[in-house]
Amino acid sequence: MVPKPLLLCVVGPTAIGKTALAIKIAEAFNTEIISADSRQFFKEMNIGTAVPSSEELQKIPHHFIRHKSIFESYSVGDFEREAIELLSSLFKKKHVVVMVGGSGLYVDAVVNGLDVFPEVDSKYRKQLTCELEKNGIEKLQNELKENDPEYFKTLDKNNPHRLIRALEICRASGKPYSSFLKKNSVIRDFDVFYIGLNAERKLVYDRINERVENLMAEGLLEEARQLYPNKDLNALKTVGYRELFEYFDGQLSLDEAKEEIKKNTRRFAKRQNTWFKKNTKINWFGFDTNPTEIIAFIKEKNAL
RNA sequence: GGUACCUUAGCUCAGAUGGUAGAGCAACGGACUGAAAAUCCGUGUGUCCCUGGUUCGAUCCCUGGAGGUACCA
Repeated sequence: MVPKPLLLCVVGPTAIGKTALAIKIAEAFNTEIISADSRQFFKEMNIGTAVPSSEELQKIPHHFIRHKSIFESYSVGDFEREAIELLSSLFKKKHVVVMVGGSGLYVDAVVNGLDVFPEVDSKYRKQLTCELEKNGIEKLQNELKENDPEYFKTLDKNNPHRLIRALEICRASGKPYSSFLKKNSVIRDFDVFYIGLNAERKLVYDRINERVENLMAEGLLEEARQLYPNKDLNALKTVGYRELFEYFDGQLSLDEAKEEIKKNTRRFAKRQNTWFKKNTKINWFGFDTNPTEIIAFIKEKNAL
C-alpha cells in the first residue's frame, strides 16, 4: 500500500512565530507552504496582516498569500475547494506540504472538510441583514425556530451572523439548515500532522504588543488610510484596521487606537487558543523551541 | 503648619439605621460548518488604607496614624 502524502499543519495564536517555523520546516522537507489565514488572502492588506516578508516568500513558494482582492467575496468554502485542488497537484510532486495558519475554521475546513451546502445568492444575506436592522433579531429568531427547530435549539440565538447564515440556507433551499449538517469528517487522501506553537499568556501578550508597535513603525497607519474608503468591506473588519478607521473618524486618538489594536489582538489570540485547545491532535511546542528539534520530532513520528 | 474632603475589584467609582459589598471598563472562561482577525455567550477576581476602641458583630461609628486632593497660611 502506497503511503498517503502528509500535510503538516502549523497552528497557534497570532504573533507566536508560525511563519518562521513553517519556513524552516518547508526548507527541511524541500516543499511549499499553503497559508490558512483568513486575512493574508487579500492583496490590498499587507502590513496589518503581517504576511511573510519578501525574503521569506523568496525562500519558499507560498500559496494563498495575497491572492484575492478585498472586493471579491471569499469564504471558507471557496478556500476549502481551492486548497484541496492545489494540494492534490502539490502532492503529485511533493510527499509533504506545510500548511500554516491561525484561522482555526479554515484549517479545519482543509483537514476535515465542510459539509456541502447549496450555493446561496448574495441577495439573501443582504436582504436578511436589512431585515435584521429594520425589524430586530427576534423576527429572525422566530423564523428559524419555525423552519429549523432542531438547529435553533443549539444555535447561539443572539449571534446575528450565524442566525443569518442558517436562514439564508433555509430560504434559498427551502430546507432546514440542519439537514445539510452531517458533521461527518471527510476522508482526505493525505495524512495530517499538527504542530502547535504556544507560550505563556504573558509572553504571547508581550509579543503582540511588540508586533503592534512594529506594524505601526512599518506604516500601518498609511496602509489603513488608503483602505479607509472601503472600510465597510468584510475583509477590512480586521484588527489593526478598524481601530485606525475609528481614529480617522475622530472616535479615538491615535494612541487610543493603538491600545485598542493591542487589546483586540490579545482577545483574538485568546479566541484562537480556545479554538485550538479543542484539537487534541496538536503536538504543542514552546515558541522558542529550536526548529531542528521540531523537525526531528516530525520525522520520527512520521517515519520520514 | 492649619482646615475641609477623600482612601472600596486591575482602573474609574457606587453603596449599605452597623449583619464582610456592586456597576462600567479591563481581565478571565467558553461557543463556533461559506462574515471566522468575524460574531456571540458566560464569570466578580476584594485585608472595603493601617491601628486601637465601642459593639453579639465594624469596611461603615469613635481615637490615633499613613497617603492623596483642595483651600488657607
